[in-house]
Amino acid sequence: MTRQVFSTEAILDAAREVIVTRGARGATVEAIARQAGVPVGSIYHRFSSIDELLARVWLRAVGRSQRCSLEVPVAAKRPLRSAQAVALAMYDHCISEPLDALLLDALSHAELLAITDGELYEELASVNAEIEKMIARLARALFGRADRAARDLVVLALVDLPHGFAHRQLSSGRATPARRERLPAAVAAVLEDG
Amino acid sequence: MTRQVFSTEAILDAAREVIVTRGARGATVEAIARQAGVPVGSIYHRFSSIDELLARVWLRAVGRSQRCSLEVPVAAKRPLRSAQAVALAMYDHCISEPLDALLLDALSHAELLAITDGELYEELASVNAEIEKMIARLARALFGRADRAARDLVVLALVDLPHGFAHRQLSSGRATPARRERLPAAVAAVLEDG
DNA sequence: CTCCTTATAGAAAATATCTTCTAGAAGATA
DNA sequence: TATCTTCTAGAAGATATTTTCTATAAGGAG
Repeated sequence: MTRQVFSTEAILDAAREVIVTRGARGATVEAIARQAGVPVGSIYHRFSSIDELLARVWLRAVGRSQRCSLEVPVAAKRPLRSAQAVALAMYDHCISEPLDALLLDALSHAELLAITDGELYEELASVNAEIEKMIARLARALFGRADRAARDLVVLALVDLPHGFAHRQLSSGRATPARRERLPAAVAAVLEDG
Repeated sequence: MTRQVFSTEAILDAAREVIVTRGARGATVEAIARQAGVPVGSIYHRFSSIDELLARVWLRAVGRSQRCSLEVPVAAKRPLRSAQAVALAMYDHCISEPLDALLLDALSHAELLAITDGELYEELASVNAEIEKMIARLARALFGRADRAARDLVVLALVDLPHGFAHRQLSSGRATPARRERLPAAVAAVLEDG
């Protein structure tokens, strides 16, 4: 076999770049191939369809994002502190991987589920399984319960808030320290006296 | 002339529905025509291209969203209270017009600017002019200055936060009162002691 | 009534996009 | 070396999508 001259990662990077700059509608295999400097045939050698390619680049971004949250130690004794640390880690991840963060905003989970089936559908459907355990654990530590309402507030604080804080800075290209500084207080506002 | 049997609004509604449910990639004129129960010819009678249609439906959503903010009275004496009121109005607007809110997440301003030109481009480019005045006024009242950093925090509190609070509830379909209750505190966390 | 304008209606043409296919190159294996 | 497999390469074919075009209908103006 000839060694791969184009890595799969490079193709995913190119797809991400195209999606982020031209939007989901502009993400054609030709545009992606040109961005990557790869012939179209080589893309189909790695991915069975454009839909699979889109799902794969999304899954890669979600996986990294979740891993960064799961790496933060969560102490049940100080749940608010832990939640703030996780939120900051998530925010920092968005800033350090802006293309991943923007990608997650450009393609929706529901949309991908709709164009996907088989094994890949399962993979997309179960993507949140692991992180939801941590969410439930924190909900119990913070509120003494892990029902839907409690878990929803934790998701708001740990996922929605950091992404909301980061997103505009990513699109505009400039990040200021002020937003980051205020994130812990916002997390507390969401989670305190529940 | 025969009276219009299909309103332009109905076509925009159909486009919005398709974009929100199938994503930007699924928004073909045929899909929109079928959703609206309109022949494709009639769509081209109102819009010069699919790109213009997408821009129009986005502009309609942004216009409504901004109008709801601008309707809230802003008292320079109590800037934090005013900011909280505006944020709540924005949040409530997202909940009451979920399809508009989801649409704004599905199509990005930058993406539309890229596929648009002429008069429509100008319209897209200048869409924030009016609301930015209110942002600057609030920044001055809150922080005593209206430089980029100060205005950015106001945008975070008034736009990004309410959308972040609302978004997940819109995709999942269920809204709980808990998120709304915590929004004012989160706004305060972002804007206090600046 | 007759003409004129505006709109519906959907078929047809023009593009764009996705996917498959064939040819060949390059290392691995025997 | 001969053969096998994996990959590059891009042209060709199959679909999908956008856009144009022609025919028709329906009301208003003269």
